[in-house]
Order: sequence, then C-alpha cells, then structure tokens
Amino acid sequence: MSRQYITTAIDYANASPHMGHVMEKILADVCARWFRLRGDEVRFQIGMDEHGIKIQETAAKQGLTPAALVEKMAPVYRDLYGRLGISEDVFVRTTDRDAHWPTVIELWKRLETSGALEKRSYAGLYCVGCERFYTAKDLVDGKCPLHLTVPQEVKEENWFFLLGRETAWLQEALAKEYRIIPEQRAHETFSLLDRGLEDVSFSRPRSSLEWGIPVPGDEGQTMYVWCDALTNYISGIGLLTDHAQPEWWDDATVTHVIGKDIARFHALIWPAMLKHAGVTLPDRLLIHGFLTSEGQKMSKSIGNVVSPEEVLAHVDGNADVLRFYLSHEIPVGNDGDFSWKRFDELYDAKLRNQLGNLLNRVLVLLRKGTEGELAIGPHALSPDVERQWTSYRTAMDAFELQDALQAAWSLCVSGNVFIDTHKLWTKKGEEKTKELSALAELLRHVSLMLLPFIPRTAQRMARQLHLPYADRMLAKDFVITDEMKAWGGVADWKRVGEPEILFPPLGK
RNA sequence: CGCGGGGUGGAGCAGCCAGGUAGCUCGCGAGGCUCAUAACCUCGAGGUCACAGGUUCAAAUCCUGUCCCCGCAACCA
Repeated sequence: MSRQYITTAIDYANASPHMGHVMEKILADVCARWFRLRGDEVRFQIGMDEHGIKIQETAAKQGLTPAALVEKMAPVYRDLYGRLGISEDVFVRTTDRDAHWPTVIELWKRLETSGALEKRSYAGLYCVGCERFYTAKDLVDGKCPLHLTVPQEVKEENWFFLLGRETAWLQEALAKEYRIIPEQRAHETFSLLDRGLEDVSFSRPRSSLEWGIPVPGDEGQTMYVWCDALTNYISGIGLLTDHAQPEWWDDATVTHVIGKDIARFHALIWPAMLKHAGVTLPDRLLIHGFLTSEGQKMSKSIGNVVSPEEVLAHVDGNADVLRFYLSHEIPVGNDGDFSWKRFDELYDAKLRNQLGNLLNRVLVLLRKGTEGELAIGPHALSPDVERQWTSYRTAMDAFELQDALQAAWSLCVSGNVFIDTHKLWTKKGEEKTKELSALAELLRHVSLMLLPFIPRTAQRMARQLHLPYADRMLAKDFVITDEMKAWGGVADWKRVGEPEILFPPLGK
C-alpha cells in the first residue's frame, strides 16, 4: 500500500467558478477516488488563492473589503464542489493565518537565508488607468493601448527570486525526479529551459499590493503570488512548522494536477523554491488542457461561455453526467470541447441506452415471476470481465481515463450482445436464473469500474442490484478487493432488488 | 527564422512515441428482435489519413519542405 498526496491548483477568489475549474477538480477527484479504491492511503487537497491586487480591485468595485469578498467566494466554490462530488480531504485558503501563513513565512526566510532572494529596483512603464506595467512592445505609438495615454516610468523596489541560475539544475531535476505527465507537455517546458530562465519578482511594495502576506523583516513589501500561492501545497500539511506531517511529502507520491497555463510556474519556480527551502521535490505534475465551447475559446464577447451551474440545471443537478462527459470526452493533457449536442448525444448513447437500459432489462427479466434470486456460477462472460479488469487497471494507473471507461463500456456491449444472441427473454427456470445472474454479475463489475468516475450512479446501480456492500461504496475507506474483482466474488449476494430508471430521457 | 498543439469517411475524435490488413462515437441505409428507458442486436455505404518529396520490402505512423487552423508569448492563476 502506498501513500498518495494529490493536489489541484487553488482557485482565484476573484470570480465565480467556471468549467475550467470544474474540469480540473473532476480529473483530480477521479484520480483520488481511484487511489483510494485500489487501497492507497490518500490525501486530496484543493483550495483558494485569496490574495492579490485583483481581489483588492474586485472587492472595491463591490463595495466590500477584500476579506469580505473572499469570505463570500469560498463557500460558492465549496458548495459547487460538494454537489459535484469532489472528495477532497483538505481545503486550504491562503488568507488562513494559522494554517497557511506560518509555512509561507518560514519558506521565505529559508529562501532568503539560502541566498535565493535579492532586493532590486525594478523600472517599468506604468499606466495609471490600467494600474499595471507594460513592456515597450505592448505599447501602441508609445501609448497604452487601452487608455491611449503615455505611461509613466516608475521605479519600484522588488524582491527577486534568482531563478535564472537554476536552469541547469532544473533540466536535470525534470529529467529525473519530477515527472511531467503527459510527456508532450514536457517538451514545452524543456524548450523554455533551453532558452534560459530569468529571475522572477517575488514581492511588491505595500503601496501597490496591500492584500497579501507581508515579507518577514521587510514590512514595506508584500509577497507576490509565487511564494504565497504555490506554497499551499506544503502549508496544507504544515511543512516547515511544528505541526508538520512530513509523511505526506517525504513518504508519499506527490501529484500536482494543474492546467497548462500555469505549468511553467509549477515546473520551474516551484521546484527551485523547494530546493532552496531544503524540501524534496514532488513526484509528478499532471497537466490538463483547456475547454473550448462549441469549438471556440470560451469568451464573454463571443457569448459561448458555459457555466457549470447551467450544465447541472440541464440534467436536474445530476453531477455524474458532467463528470462522465468531462472524463469521457477530454483526453488527459489535451484541450477538449464542450458541446451541448455532444453532451446530449453522450447522455443518450452511453448513459441512458447502453448502461441504464442494460441494467433495467436485466433486472426486469431477472425478477419476472420470481423474487430475483441469483445463482452465479462459471460463465462464458467471466473471461471478458477478467480481461477488462486488466485493461481498466492499466489505464487507470497510467491516468488514461478514457481507456478505462472504454473497458467498462465494452462490458456493457458484451452484456447487450449476450442477451440478444442467446434470447435470454425466452429462457425459463434454472437456465434463466443462471444466465441472467451472469448478467447481473457483469453489471456488478461495471458498477465498480464506474465508481471513481460517476460514484453516485455506481452506488445506485449497486443498490438496485442489492449488493451487500452498496451502502459503503462512497466511504473513503471503501476498497475494491481482489474478491470483489473476481467472478462471483461476493458470496452473500443472493438476489437483486427493484429496477429503477437510472437516466431518464432529458427535457421532460 | 519566438514556443507549442493540430489538419484521419457527413460531424466529433483515437491510432503516430516502439512503421505491417484504417478504428471509435454520433449520423445515414438495410435487416433482425420485442426482455428493456422508441431502448438492444446484425450487416452495409462512405476515407488518395492537409500537400509535396525522401527513407524502407512496407508510412496515417520515421525524415525534409510547404500550406492552413488553434493556443501561449512571462509577472495576465
């Protein structure tokens, strides 16, 4: 048994959750659930990034203090994730002075002690209207493209993290210890490294960034996002404090699940920070792509933004449908598309027809004229189940979620074909019980395979099948044992329960 | 010469890293079945795998070049 520590990026409390946030949480949740089901000890962490200038600005616009804004936003995210069935163990917030700040402050001190930080003055072209810096090439005729004013030259003091000199070390670390998944995403990172890295600004003067963690020993400066937000991955387990749980870092497989937009920060800045703080590197970086909408980038001006709430409303709040869509449609690491047509199509073809209908026809047949008694014995379908378990396992362990779902669905197809070719509705007596019991057993295996992806549906299936373990399936300590994976492996399972429609037709 | 991804039957995608009868979902056509949520099963039509060269007994798959589409381009989470 191994120990798995899995994290997602923490969400910025500036705006409402969108499909990108949801996709990432679902991906990580499927992995976390799989780790638990295969018997690993798991700690799954998500959270909120609640500092920064944008939070200050948004709060001001809404007539709130930054603190009030983040207090408002955190429950919005937590509520949504709860409905989506995200099974996190820890929810970190960067405004948490007890849980988060001590690690951050100690980390900063260590970076400074190790000589990785340096205070410099930073000169740039600042547009008062935009409240931001521009580089010369961003300007149009020397003017801000938005306000058409000439930016002022502003000089400010910043702490810099000396990342530039870490290039060679990072090349080695990324080749050996800290793996990027999928591999194609690693190319990008290596090409960045080949061109050499620059030092990064790690703080801002308090006058321009107030809402954040003060730099220890230099109260006139506020930490910029890197040292604050990235550090959540170790503050959540208390590293660098007196309540550290180092077993979750040093003696665990650490996986960061993040989007491709922030891959470079996680692949470059984060390991360099850890090195200077004397903390070992994480094990892997699982990078996912972005979601387009109807083939185009989601954008407010195109008006094709799809909100998670909208999708949930479309399926009466059944989050499993969204979980299934994202897991099935978006290959891990690639960009994917959200299309309503495809969403409905998949709902009908896979969930409603192939899966739901199969369960229904098996249960109805099995109970016709009897109490639904089972007699599971050796059967022609059992080698197929065994084979699909093997490919399912291999796929799940390699984060190839689509292939794993494919394994489960191919069992459904086998089931439907078997009923048809053997005309099971014409069978009577013992033969009927024997054949249909095999179909019920097949569905039991399907339900177990679906458990990480669509947990509530898997449990509903198990309840209809009247499985003894059905009520325990969603518990975090529920493990899929070898017996459960074996054909006829549940000895005290004697009969099936009442059939019930798993996925009703949409729009009615 | 900024970086990266992509161009495969009507639509959306997999296959490419480790060359060897081109696969999946939806749609379409014909038939079957009637247990089931008008669901299920079988068969079929439809592709010069962007284009041009090259390597090879053999290329969607490796190499070179061209065209087109899409992201990113650093303090914008």
